[in-house]
Amino acid sequence: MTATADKQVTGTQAIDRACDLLVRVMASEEPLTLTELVSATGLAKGTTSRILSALERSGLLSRSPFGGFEAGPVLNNFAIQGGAYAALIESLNTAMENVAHVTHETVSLAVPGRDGIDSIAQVEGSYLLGSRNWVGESVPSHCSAAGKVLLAFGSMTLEGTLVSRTSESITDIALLEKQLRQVRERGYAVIRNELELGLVAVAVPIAGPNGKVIAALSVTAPTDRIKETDEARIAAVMQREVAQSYKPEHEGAA
Amino acid sequence: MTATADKQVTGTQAIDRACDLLVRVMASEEPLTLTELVSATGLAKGTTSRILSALERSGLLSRSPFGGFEAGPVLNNFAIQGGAYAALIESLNTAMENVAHVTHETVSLAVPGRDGIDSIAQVEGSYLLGSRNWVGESVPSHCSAAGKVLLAFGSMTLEGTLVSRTSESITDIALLEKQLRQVRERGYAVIRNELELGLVAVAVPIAGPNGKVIAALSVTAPTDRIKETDEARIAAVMQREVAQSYKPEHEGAA
DNA sequence: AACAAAGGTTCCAGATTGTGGAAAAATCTA
DNA sequence: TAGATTTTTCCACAATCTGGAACCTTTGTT
Repeated sequence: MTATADKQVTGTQAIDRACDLLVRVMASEEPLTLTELVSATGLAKGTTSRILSALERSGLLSRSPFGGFEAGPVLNNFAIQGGAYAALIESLNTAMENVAHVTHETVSLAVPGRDGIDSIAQVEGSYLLGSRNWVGESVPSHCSAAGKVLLAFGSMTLEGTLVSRTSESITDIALLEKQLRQVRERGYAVIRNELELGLVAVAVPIAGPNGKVIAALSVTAPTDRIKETDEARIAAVMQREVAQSYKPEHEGAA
Repeated sequence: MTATADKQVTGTQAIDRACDLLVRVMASEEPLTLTELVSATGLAKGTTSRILSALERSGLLSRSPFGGFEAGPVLNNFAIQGGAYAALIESLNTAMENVAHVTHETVSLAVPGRDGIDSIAQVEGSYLLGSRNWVGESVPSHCSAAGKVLLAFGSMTLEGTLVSRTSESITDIALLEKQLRQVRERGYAVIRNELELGLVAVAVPIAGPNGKVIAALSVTAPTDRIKETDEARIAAVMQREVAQSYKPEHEGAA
């Protein structure tokens, strides 16, 4: 029916459409009107209206006073409570602060996401030159340190092809596999210039209450400040702080 | 088909079911398994499985490694970015801190919710005796100060009947209307023992960029600390701080 | 190791349910 | 007030979803 990538999935047309609408509204900064959604999705006006009403009835969406659909109370309530990652972020807060204090570098926490890894928390370092806040953004897993950790420990699988972000990005699956093996041996992963020129990151795994790796903690810095000989030390700092102040809580993602 | 309150709405059976499942999973602390959801909703196993797969495909849900559905990347990403209220909370942060500093009392921010008002942010006062954190909880609008403000300025409508939380709760619609008129005249609302015995709250409206009232800021305290003669002063403090440090951003709910 | 049990997915015929065009409301503009 | 725009309601049709049963897959037991 639709011309786009339907993987022969059947029996959920209405739900797929509803999800599509819901996701669009969530992703939009501003409320979207019925008409906008109609032209964006290509659905019939009546159909769209009916679906949106259903979503509104359930509290997932609501209408802005100025006519337009936006995230509803159910979603906002979920967001206020911090989502599924709230407990994880909370329990790693001390460790992240400590690592930032010791290394003076920006520390971030990442989890597997839809297309790559998602950064969910960040503590700034003290240097002027440092990474900006990328919480909420996605990065291809194979060119981030946290991504390599999560791939290495089976917490996520590669999303599509090995896109290249810089000339140093790994695009050869065999080479990546070899690195992942090394990550498992060493207990930490590194990227140098693979995501952005001049950017180094070192990441270590974070285990959930069941021992399964559910996230990765990483330190990000300019290449000038973390030499290859520093990598192991940085990783050790993270491992130590995590061991000291992180206690896995039972939470959703675990 | 279902025995419960279906308001004769038709043409959205599948979507309603999907929303129901989604909301249940979001509301649950722990991942819910297919079987649990089947027995909770009474749907057929096959149907439930199909719907959940669709929700998972869209990224709204995901499966916990231990078998069970939990909020997916799309929802968690939305939550990380703070939801629709992030901008509002951010822009009122200074004002709230200042009010807490001046009054020494707990300050909270509330918006219209599904069934009553939802508290979305809170700054603690300095007294030992004070309100606990109720961010994420709902309170009937007619027995909260913030609720009266939002009702008075047409930002929400009464949810159902006037339930009584204490002997002082307003249960007479005419009396409530009269108070709301007064709220519009004075510019602030008060509750005394109407939500909980010994609890006083004073609230003022917060306007969005278009002048429409979108939230309410309130101070909560024990009756012993805020006498009737103090109410106007407290309201004035809030109004002053809001005027000084709040600048409405264009954001979703406005 | 083999078996049993529980949990989850796929399949299919059938009819209930969702669809989309058009017309009726509602809302906004001039 | 009339006109234009946006949104909701309506309805006949058939495409879509349903639910039971069969079929896998994983987990626990003897």
